[in-house]
Amino acid sequence: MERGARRGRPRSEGADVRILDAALELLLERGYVQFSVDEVAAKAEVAKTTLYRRWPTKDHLIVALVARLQDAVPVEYSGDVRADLTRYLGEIVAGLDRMRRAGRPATADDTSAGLVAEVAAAAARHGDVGAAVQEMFRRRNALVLNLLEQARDNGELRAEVDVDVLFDQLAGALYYRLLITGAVLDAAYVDRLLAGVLRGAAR
Amino acid sequence: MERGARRGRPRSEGADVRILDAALELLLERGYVQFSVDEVAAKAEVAKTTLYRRWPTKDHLIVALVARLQDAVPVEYSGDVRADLTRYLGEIVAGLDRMRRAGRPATADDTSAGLVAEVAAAAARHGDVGAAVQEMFRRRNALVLNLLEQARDNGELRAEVDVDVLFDQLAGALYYRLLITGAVLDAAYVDRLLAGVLRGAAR
DNA sequence: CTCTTTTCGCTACGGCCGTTGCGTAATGGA
DNA sequence: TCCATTACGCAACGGCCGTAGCGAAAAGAG
Repeated sequence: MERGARRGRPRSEGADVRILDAALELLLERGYVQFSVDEVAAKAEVAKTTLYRRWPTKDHLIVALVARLQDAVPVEYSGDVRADLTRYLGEIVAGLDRMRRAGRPATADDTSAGLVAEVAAAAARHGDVGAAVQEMFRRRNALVLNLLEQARDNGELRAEVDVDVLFDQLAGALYYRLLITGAVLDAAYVDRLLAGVLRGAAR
Repeated sequence: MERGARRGRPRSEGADVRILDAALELLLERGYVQFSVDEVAAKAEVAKTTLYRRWPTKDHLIVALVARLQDAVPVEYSGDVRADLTRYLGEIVAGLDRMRRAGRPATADDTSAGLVAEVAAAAARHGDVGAAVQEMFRRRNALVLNLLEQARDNGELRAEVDVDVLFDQLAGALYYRLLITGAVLDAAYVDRLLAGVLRGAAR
């Protein structure tokens, strides 16, 4: 990694931050649908070519923005998995709700489901974006996978539990409802979900 | 519902079928990304305005196409939930794989994940499309929900099982992997998933 | 047959995405 | 100092989505 020893004119760091700031502001105030690259460039006072040199696609820019907003959700094993997961899933749901309220323009119906779906579509459209999205979710959820393993080792969960599958059940149910069913996501549903997942369906 | 008693020039039914045929052919051979409304109209030998009078948006047209391809997955309770669900989820996975191979143009990486994600995004963008997508999945999955209830009444599943949540766990895990994780979806994963869901995680 | 209504094809347009070409600015190297 | 390299701003373009205006065609109503 050679740093600061490149050949030609260096990239303007100011341009990066101005673009990202303008883009974030526009995304929050107008939602994804009304988000226009031309407008971002104008607002950042930057030529469109300068923007496209950094993010080769509107999708790349959007995903970069969303990735910036993602923090690893802080969770730590307390000895009570159910309580920990309730808090964790509750924060996910609250985060989606926050995105929804922020991303809603006055007129349109652009919701958090919209933004998440656009990110998923962008991930499918471009291989590198897909890799970035996977990495983003991996980071975001790493601590919880760790927590699940601790709970298993601690005897709160069965020894044979497949933690990856377990996590898929939890996150999958939430996103399935969000993206496809369009059903309500609230604390009550989180409780129902955890009850079902922990108890198991059989017999 | 007055039928055939409307005032002006009737809509050409031939136009409908020619548009849908052309659109389907183009979707299958090029994938979603390269799908162009202008091209559909040209191929169907129809003016663009004629197309837009029927489907006010590219999203509407695409979802109408996908909905046409969906059949209710046939399942019937055999007395062995695990076997029935294995077959059902296996068919879902196979269907997604079929879509992937069909929708792949020579160059791009357009997969079934892409088509599903675009449908989800379209559902979020337009309220009516969202309603149609929900209805599509409801029809598609109605039989399985019925099956789950039968299995519960038959004593194979716990009496307190929340079948809606149970279904969310199953379908959600698959779509979460498909859309976000980008992980492999195959029969082995279906087995792992069913094991986890039926057995339960706790203790 | 004439009038009204709705659809049709055609053309043109505005907005957006992403690309290209060109002259200019900023940096390191010889 | 002069050169090669890379970034910048600007302008223009092609492709696509969705819309608007227009005259013509196809039906029912009087």
